[in-house]
Amino acid sequence: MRVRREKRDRIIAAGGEAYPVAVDRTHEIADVKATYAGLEDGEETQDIVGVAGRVVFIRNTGKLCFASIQDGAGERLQIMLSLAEVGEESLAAFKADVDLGDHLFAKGRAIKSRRGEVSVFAHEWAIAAKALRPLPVLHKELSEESRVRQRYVDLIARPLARETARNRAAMMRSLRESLHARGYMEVETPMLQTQPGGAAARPFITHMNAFDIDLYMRIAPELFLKRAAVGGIEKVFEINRNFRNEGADSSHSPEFSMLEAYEAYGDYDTMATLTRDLVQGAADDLFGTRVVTLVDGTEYDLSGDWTSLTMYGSLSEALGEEITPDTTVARLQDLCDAVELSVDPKRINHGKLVEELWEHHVGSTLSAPTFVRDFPVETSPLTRDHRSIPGIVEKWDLYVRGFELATAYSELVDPVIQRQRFEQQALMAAQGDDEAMRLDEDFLTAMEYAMPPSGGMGMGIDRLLMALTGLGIRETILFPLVKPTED
RNA sequence: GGGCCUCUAGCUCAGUUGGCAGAGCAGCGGACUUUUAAUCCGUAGGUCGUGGGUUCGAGCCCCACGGGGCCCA
Repeated sequence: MRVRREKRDRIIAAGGEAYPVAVDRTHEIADVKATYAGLEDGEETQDIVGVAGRVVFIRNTGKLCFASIQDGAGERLQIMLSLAEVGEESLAAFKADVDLGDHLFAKGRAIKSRRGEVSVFAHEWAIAAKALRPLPVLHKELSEESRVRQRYVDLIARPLARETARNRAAMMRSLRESLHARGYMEVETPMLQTQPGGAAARPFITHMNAFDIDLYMRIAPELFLKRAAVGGIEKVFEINRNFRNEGADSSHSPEFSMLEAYEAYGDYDTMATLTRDLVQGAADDLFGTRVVTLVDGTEYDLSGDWTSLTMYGSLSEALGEEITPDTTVARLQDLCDAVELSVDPKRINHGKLVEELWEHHVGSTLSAPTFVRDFPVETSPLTRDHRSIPGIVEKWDLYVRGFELATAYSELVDPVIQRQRFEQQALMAAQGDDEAMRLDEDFLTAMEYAMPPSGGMGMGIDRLLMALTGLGIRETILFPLVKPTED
């Protein structure tokens, strides 16, 4: 670091530039490699190319120097400098001033080295930007902590980091194009909300000075997208960040990206088809296959129609005992006790216990993509009652590789029932459930203008990339939140 | 919230029973006109996460705190 700082100062003191405003780059590395790949070993051309990239490799053999430069796509190209081509002074300056990690510009003839590598035989070179810090060792894995704390270094050093960033961009594009192709319109709704809603979660709180009021970072866009649906946007979606003031682990991040989509005159079955099409389309677009290979080398099959089971049915089967919406809280509590499943006493009700039991007995065993349908009403205050079965609601969760990837409802659009559901939530909040939903008067007003019957779906974007690649959530997010270190 | 593992040079890591702080790569000086993690000679580099404790003596043992990871709830 100190030595490199001195090099920078020396270059500038000598009238040179360590950070020139521009260099005469005429060719991309990939183009040069493709164009001259057909040369014989040792064959030279008179074609002059100007290339630039970060120095990732240097060999200094006296009167002939080699350097490999890497561009943003990770493509590498060899640069050669000889005493005969650049002269003694320039060669000495190259040896003295150029380090691993610097951005280097080189201009010269395109050739193939005697060992068969496409190279630029430079007659002119310049430092494009001097690096003051050394690169990590490029042929060893960076520690997980360094990867997330210094993603910029990770991107330079680790091909998988670059590939993940590209895959995420391709996935976002795939989702948007699939939705646009189906006639969906993308909107943006508030991230700063006067009251948080649309999910059961603790929010981040912030303060607006001008109005002197507290605002909440949104936990979900749902209530605003439904307002858009009331307004007549019949197929609407948003892809954006949600914030939840909860723990962080290998599948949870305090800020995460979510796709929500609503389709008028659809229901939860419509959304199941849409979701499967989006996920399979993303697999097609990223990898050209629906049987994806995960980072641990195993394969995961996303093809076909995916299995479907009901929450009460699958739980009954697993327990060998019929569980219905009429099963008492006392009986459910006994079943929880039997497997030492403890539930926060502030949140105990029929629906919560059924979901906990289901998660323990069935959810943890799921591996293949599975729709779990028909949930208890208590935990789903924004979902309409099942069209034929009393006591449950038309909601599914999609489990992929054992975690929850997406959820969808036949939306509750009756404003009277919706108000009753909010009132039940308020009772739960009064009992101490700090994740219970709060009554949103403006949202109810919108619903009173009538929202058409609709299906709605939410899918975790980071989790979709996890499902497609097998990475942890912090690898799928370019710059994940990390605790600051004490300095 | 609980348990387990981990933190040593710029990076990746060794460090034996508590007894002089180590290696590879990167760096610095030198040799080399076809190198691919070049090779060879020489050289420099440290608040062992932080703070306490035990001890003649602590990277190592004990306690607390902090960072990271994994598992469980």
